[in-house]
Amino acid sequence: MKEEQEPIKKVNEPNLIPQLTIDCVVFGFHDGNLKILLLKWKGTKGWSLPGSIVMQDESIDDAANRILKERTGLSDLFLRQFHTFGEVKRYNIAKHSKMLAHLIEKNLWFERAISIGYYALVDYTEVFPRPDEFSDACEWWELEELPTILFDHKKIIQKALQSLRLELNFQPVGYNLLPKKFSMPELQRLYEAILGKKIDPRNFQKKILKTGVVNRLNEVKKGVAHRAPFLYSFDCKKYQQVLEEGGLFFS
Amino acid sequence: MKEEQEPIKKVNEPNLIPQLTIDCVVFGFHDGNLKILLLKWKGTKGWSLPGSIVMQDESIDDAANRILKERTGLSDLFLRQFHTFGEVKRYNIAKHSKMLAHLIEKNLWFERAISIGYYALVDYTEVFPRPDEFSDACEWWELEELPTILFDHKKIIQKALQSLRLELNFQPVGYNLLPKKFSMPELQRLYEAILGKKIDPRNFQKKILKTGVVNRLNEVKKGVAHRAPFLYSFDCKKYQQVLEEGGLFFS
DNA sequence: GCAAAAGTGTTGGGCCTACACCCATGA
DNA sequence: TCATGGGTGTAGGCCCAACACTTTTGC
Repeated sequence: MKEEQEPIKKVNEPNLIPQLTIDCVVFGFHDGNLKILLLKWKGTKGWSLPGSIVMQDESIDDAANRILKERTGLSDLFLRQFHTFGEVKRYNIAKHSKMLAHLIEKNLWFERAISIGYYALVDYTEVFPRPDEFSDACEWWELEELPTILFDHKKIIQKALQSLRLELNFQPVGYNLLPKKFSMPELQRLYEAILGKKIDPRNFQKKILKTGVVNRLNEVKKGVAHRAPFLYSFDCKKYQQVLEEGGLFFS
Repeated sequence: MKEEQEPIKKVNEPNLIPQLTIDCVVFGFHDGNLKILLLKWKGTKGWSLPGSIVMQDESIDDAANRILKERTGLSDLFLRQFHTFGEVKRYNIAKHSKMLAHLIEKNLWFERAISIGYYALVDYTEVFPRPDEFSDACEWWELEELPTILFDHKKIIQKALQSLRLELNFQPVGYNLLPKKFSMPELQRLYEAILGKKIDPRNFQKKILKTGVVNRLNEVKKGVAHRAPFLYSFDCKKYQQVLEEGGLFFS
């Protein structure tokens, strides 16, 4: 038997659900770009999503919250389950267990794991991620310029983005990704980043204002080059209501 | 310790993934009603979704196909994963294991299981379900008139229906739920059943025809009371294309 | 002939798209 | 003063919703 195919013992921790993990795609928005949060495994050049194993005494939603807290320090995030990944071979176990041997003991690897994907939406300006004991960095990366990603996490990221696009019209994406006060161009650039295309600013503004999901404040953004934009805030109740009615549909 | 709370041993079959199950919501359409396929557990009055345990050497998509084949006899269905259910207590295990004690040995019960939900879309006229060894019936039920449902399967059905509604605009629902040849009123009633509301027939026909996803055949439906409707068939390529562009949006 | 379902067109209003210039600000 | 980005209105077309009568057929 080749070394690559050497069988790896199963984890046998009574408090863990065997072979069931959660991986989280944390989306943020800054400078007109969608970003995601990645962890760099200690002593390697490989990055991956914050993820871990589900425990016996927690729901998977609770597990997603706990795991994000443990691995990135972030809590109380807007979290949504989007897909479960259950291929038989999701990545090369021999390669990955060797690369991470100094961090994860051999008996902590599953031969196969099913991973439930969650995405989180956070206000980039209010969140201060920090790496955990397995990582030496926890940083934002632009979607267009991702580093070397381990496991099948690139695929998970793609699927998360695809889900976010579909749910943009039904989830309070703007509310969760933007600061409390934001300008119309910021909101527009968020939609552009998620949809991957340009929108006409006049038409965009009309459409948003017509639904009544935002209120214009008696303030403009300060300390900004060029003309200062007005600030807006979401009318959460109205926003929820419009989303439920499918009345904020972009394609 | 009360008998009801007696701990139940974990399944320890090496070929199974512990605590991971799949449940399938099979949708059909007949007589203007959406229906789903349920199994009646032998010797009980309880019905549930076709489901079972995932095995080590199959992907979860393969598992869903296998499970549907084993439990209902149906194969080659249009299947989509829609949600994973991972509450700690998804149902009363003591009650269910007692009710099904004559069918499922005690050591085959998990203390807790996570279930991945799939929905299937089938052509009611071409499918002949049959119960398996654990069931004495495998029958279609109208969504509005469901019998006593075991486990948390009612919740799973609700979520499946909700997902179907959302994905109606992005999945070839009509193609999979209707016979090859169908009338415009049939297609309309399908949309009405899924969306849960009436649609004006003139506006519906115009909208469908404008997209070009169906072709009118030189045939009318035979053996039908009253005026015979024209038959149509899907232009699959065009249908796919229109769905991808989001051009068949109903709300 | 009557009951039941299928088939079909028009109109008005709202929504969406396309499009260009002036304004405010910091450098 | 210049460069940069913000803010705004209009016109045309398309789409959508509302609406009712005729046709066909089986009984």
